[in-house]
Amino acid sequence: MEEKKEALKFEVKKVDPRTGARLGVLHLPHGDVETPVFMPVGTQATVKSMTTDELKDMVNSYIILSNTYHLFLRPGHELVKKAGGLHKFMNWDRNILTDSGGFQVFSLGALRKISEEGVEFRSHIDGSKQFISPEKSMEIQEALGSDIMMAFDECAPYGASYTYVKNSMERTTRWAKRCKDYHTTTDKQALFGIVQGGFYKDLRDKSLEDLVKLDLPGYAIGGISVGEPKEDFLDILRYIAPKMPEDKPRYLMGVGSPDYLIEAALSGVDMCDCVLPTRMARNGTALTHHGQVNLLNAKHKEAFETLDDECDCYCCKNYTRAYLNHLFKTKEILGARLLSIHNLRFLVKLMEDVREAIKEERLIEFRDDFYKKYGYTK
RNA sequence: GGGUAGGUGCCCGAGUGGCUAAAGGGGGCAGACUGUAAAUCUGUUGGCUUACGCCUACGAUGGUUCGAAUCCAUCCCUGCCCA
Repeated sequence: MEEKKEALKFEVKKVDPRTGARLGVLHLPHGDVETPVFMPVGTQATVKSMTTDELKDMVNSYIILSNTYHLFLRPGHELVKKAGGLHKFMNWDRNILTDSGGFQVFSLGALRKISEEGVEFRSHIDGSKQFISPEKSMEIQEALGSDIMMAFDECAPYGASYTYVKNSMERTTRWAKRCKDYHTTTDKQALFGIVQGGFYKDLRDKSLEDLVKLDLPGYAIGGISVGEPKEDFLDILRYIAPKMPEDKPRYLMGVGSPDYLIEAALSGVDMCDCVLPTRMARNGTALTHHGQVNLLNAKHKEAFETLDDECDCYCCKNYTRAYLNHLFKTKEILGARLLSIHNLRFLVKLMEDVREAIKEERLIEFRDDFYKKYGYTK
């Protein structure tokens, strides 16, 4: 009998004996991705201000994120399908992971209503009523043709009560089952489940336990990095990540500050994504080996020096802090572009360094050195 | 020369007797940003002081008043119109 073809094959190349950090490769329809990996976010079929050539040549990215909810509203998933799919539409021939719209259930809090059937949104664009169910989310993501689809979930807010989070988590699990039942393109698109449960460990356990029964090709941790203190974040991360299936990719959703990325890798996470580098870039802040740098600060006015002396990016090789300060002061769009290139390259390179450190079994030392230079206290 | 509209904090501009150290923008200074309702949002912006508070301030000077950015007089300056 012929073996059933799957969209994703995950290969774990090494597990760090001291920490459980993993070195791996995601074999996907649009090429291999080495892990741990940081995925830039391109919500509306574009990583804001970046061309796809820049993502390849300057950032060295092999997988990016896009969003179901936003592309459903504009330009519409049917149109993207007509264009030949999301990859062709946006001229990106590497991998794409699409979020399910679940995060918008959280971020558009005041504009939505949740029921067992799905979520009714008031469009943030024109106020019109929209409805997304697990099945609808799958339909949209299949039309988009992403390589990895996320199950439709609810990302519960920080501080939600035990009862609220329990109900929400259980519904998310039922929704994941519905996503799997609807999902027909298993040879082209891999479906990941999302572990919820907020900051209640027993709920996290229950969520993971039930999702694993669905035997999905990958699992994500959702619902953290939603405004909680770092210690709460680390507490849940270190608790749940090591319990996730060892032979499948572990994806920590929405994490992107350098310390969180390193901690994620240390806990055995393989994939992360975040809007932080591109959003910060547009707002004038750079991530550097010596900490955050706000290019709008007056002290950079005459700083005719490179942004980050240890960075190999296009921006750092060609421009000064003084010039970047000028671009942001005058609100020139090139500033946002150059810092986006830098911040993305910084995080992608960080993960390249993390992989190297795992290979050489010195990730803890790498972290300590990085923290010291960056200025993190812990 | 005549007429007319004005002169407010770094800039523009509201205010026309007490609630005004003075609205609102802009600019300046700083902070935040974590599965993107974000090229966004927040704080701050006369001086001295930890603070209470004191001082200095609405073109200039003088006056009216318990009290003036606000009313009166004179002067200076600016825009516009007419000669």
